[in-house]
Amino acid sequence: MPIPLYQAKAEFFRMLGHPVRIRVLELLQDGPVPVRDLLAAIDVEPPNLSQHLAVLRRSGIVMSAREGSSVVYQLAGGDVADLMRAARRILTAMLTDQHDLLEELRSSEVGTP
Amino acid sequence: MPIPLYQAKAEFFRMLGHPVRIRVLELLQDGPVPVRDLLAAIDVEPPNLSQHLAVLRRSGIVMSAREGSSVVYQLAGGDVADLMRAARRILTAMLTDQHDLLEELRSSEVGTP
DNA sequence: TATGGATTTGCGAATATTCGCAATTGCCTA
DNA sequence: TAGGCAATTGCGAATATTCGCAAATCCATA
Repeated sequence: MPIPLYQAKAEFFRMLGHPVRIRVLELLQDGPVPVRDLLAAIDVEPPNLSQHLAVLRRSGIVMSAREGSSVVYQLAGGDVADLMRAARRILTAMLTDQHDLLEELRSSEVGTP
Repeated sequence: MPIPLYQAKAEFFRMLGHPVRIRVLELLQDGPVPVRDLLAAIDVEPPNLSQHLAVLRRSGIVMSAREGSSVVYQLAGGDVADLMRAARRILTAMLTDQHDLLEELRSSEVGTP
């Protein structure tokens, strides 16, 4: 009785659905990064980052390893960059489609109807 | 003052983070589908499906059009199939990495520690 | 214009996420 | 071994999602 695939997919995407977690994955893209550096880059309190890292760890998309007094995170496998590219393509297409609406919204901002 | 990209990405992934919405997107992959058929395929109450469709609509990933007495949904643009493929690749890699742990879990199920 | 099927909307309850603060753990070094 | 920095964990409050039910809309057609 395996978990339905669409449910696994949904959990996977939900795991990605937070700005801090996105930034972490992007930062890990070029190789392992210590927590200290993530903290310096992301503007989030240590406990909060730690919780987001735990979410990523539990999902299996990242691994952590102790190195001396600090902890280093890295992507666990799979090509996250590919996923981000695909997402970027769709986002771009969506924003393009909405471009006209966006213009309209922007121009109506002045008058406050 | 545009919305930070990582926030847009996070919202995008969160929008994908529900089994019903995943199934809808998969069903729309081969072309427009009327709500009636989505309802027949997904095992969800009409109001609930409608709310999920509204989420997809608001995000801009799908479009709806009235056709006589029924409503037809379709992908708004971008290559959703690509995204799903990328997600599948990563999921597969993740599950492979976790395979050993999975085995361990399964074998420990009997004893109930 | 009245009836009916298809879809959506409004809203309240149940559930899940997120975040900050305090406390804890792990490791290095004086 | 005591003290300190790094990272994690526990927990409660604030917030956001999800879902079912009742009510409203929109069309077609009698």
